[in-house]
Amino acid sequence: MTADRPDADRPGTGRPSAGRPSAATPKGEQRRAAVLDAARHVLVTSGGAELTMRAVAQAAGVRLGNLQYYFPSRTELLAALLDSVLAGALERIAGLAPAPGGGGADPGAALESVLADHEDPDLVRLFTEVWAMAAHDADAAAAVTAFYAAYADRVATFIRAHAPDTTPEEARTRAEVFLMLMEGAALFRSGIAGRPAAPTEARLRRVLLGLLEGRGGMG
Amino acid sequence: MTADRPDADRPGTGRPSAGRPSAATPKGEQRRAAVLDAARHVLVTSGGAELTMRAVAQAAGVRLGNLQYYFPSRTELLAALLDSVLAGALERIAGLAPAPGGGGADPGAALESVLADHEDPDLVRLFTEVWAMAAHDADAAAAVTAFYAAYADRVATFIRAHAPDTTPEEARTRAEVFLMLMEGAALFRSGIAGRPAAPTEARLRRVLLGLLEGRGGMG
DNA sequence: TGTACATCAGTGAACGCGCGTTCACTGATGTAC
DNA sequence: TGTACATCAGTGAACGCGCGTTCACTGATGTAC
Repeated sequence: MTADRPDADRPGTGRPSAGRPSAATPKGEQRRAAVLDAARHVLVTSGGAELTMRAVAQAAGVRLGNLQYYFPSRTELLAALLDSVLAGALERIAGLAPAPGGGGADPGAALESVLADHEDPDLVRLFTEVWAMAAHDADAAAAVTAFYAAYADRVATFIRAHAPDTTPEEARTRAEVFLMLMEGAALFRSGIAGRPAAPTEARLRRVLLGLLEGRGGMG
Repeated sequence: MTADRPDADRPGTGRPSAGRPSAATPKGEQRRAAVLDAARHVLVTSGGAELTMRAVAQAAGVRLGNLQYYFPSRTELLAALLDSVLAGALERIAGLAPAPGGGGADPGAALESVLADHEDPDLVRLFTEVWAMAAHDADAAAAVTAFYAAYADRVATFIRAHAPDTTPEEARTRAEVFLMLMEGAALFRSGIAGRPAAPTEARLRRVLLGLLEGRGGMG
């Protein structure tokens, strides 16, 4: 611990929610984000076991010592990476947000947008790592739980925007089952655990749409 | 490589499906299974990063050198562990098998049995690791894909046993969506990614039963 | 505009440690005659 | 039943390597006066 880098001033030291620190400098902020991007890339292509400080430094084009200026320990890097992944995923489901005009967007179109996202193998690979992290680390589990709660909120809000007479409780339970099916489907549609045929894709859409719109219709 | 242990005779060398090797001896066979149990325990409680040869040896009450008699490399241990986990999981869904008398068992009861299994946090933790392995390793992905194909087969068979006029294609697609929802639900019901409230549990059952029985009824 | 100084960003070497793996060896168990 | 021998199971020490982390240091950038 040198006098130049007191703990309290280091970027990224504010652990909980690992959000941007005090942002020392635009350049530093940018580098920090670039390092997290590189870490995500390593995680997706090589897996958690090979997510080493050295591998991340090399992928980011940064020296090991410099990497540790931004993330003093591997634990902190992982926590920040998790937060950044979850924040990115939340942004990505913006297609589910109610339209600015107040009315709900077309459920079919919204569903297609979210489904398209969930079949990206890189993203699903990332999430298998996130789930594994959550399964063994309480902090990670809390972050993941918060993420899915926010996700469910958006879906529930979408449901009620489209059908205003739906009770909040009903919307919430439909949203949660929708999420379960979404996450399970991602595992298969990404090719990681098989690859569903076209009829299965069609039925999946019917069930998901049924959950969004409150119709029956398992067909 | 000593003359005493030629590759071809080593237990566990027959990689694909890593099923029992030639079974040198009952005792050896038993030890091998005990080692895999210990490895599973380490994986569940500590995660993949801490699944080291030394940790497994200690958990199994075996010396490092002896562990390597059974599993010469960590890679082989992991492959055998994966196979053993998947084989165990297939046995566990036996409740979905058609009753010996020919007729299908009660879908509600079968569903409850499978659901009870899928909320065991240890089992789900195990599967998050399995998914992560499949996401980064082609051999593992093949094993996992085969596992889910067999799982879907059983569900489809169950569906047709209960409703014989269902076409094979329809049973298959219903089974696959059933699986997707099951696996996604496991993530939440085990407490790893949140914890669904009672109304969500009820709706989940309705949707799953609907898929098994071919009713509509998202309620 | 110039100077002084604090902070930010980056460098490079070294550390101790746990890892997977190799290896020569010993003891236990089974089998053939 | 006894002996010889091959195979199975288990031991213990050592190896080289990559890991996270520590640390003293240098250069770049911003800020106060």
